[in-house]
Amino acid sequence: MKRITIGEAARQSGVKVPTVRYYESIGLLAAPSRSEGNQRSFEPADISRLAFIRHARELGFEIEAIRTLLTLQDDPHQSCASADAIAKARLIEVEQRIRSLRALKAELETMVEGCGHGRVDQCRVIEVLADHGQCTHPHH
Amino acid sequence: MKRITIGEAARQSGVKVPTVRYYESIGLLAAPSRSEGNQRSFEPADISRLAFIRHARELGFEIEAIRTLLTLQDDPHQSCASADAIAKARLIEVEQRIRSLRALKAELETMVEGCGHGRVDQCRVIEVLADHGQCTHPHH
DNA sequence: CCTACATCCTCTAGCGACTAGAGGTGCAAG
DNA sequence: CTTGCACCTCTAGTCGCTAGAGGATGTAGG
Repeated sequence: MKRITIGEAARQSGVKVPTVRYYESIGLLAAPSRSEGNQRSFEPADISRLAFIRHARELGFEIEAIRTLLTLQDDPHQSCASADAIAKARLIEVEQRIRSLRALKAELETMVEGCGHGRVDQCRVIEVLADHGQCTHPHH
Repeated sequence: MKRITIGEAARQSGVKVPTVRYYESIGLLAAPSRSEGNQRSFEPADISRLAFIRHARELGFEIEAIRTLLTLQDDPHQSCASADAIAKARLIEVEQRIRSLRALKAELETMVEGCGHGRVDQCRVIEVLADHGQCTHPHH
């Protein structure tokens, strides 16, 4: 068996090298065995775990949520109610964030459209920012 | 003229007291005059500036962008091209973020729907996280 | 005038999730 | 054997605040 270096693990999982070490340091990834020269030797399972973490991070899950998801994955006989709850909570967060961003987008569009590309004292961008009352959308 | 305390400024602008001090410390807000007992005395213009900052932060502008917007506001004879560019850049960011979040939402929905509420080894939430190839939407 | 209490002051440290850099060691190819 | 990249640890920095310690000030009531 060839040893998997941290660089290789990073490449295969899509997690950066310092981030792999960081995940190890916070206990998200078990400390791998070391070579004679003290270099980390990963196993295929570590790469899957890193990929799992990376994917969850891309989906916006927080580290602590991922920690829970990983303990669930480690024990597949458990009920998946927690996993379900975490995913649902995240879904609600995402939905709210989308709503808020849409309102925001509308406001930015108004600002940009209203800009006459002249001087600042006629600029709607600055004006709207200065006076919240001009917001058409009561998002925030 | 009654002096405006930091608490009053915070209440009127909607920026928290420590945050007002923080903005002063990073030079976003000019240091106000002080009372005999070394307490800050704000002026109405400071409150407008704080409200401006707050609104811009709510719209997701970064501090450095706000710094630029504020210098533009301070000199209303300048061209508003920079303000326009900043707002446009932010708009594009927001649009991308919305697209990405929508893909994410779809994926989370698939996960949650697929969860049979049984044991982890049949749970789609865990499964999808572990295998990125199962993503229906190539968002990330 | 005194006391109680809210508010103010400065300063440092912490949050999350990394990222950057210094200063040094291991390892594989030529 | 040397070159040069990849690895090691450790500390500090990023962003935009937020929390807390420990002390000073200001104000209202008795």
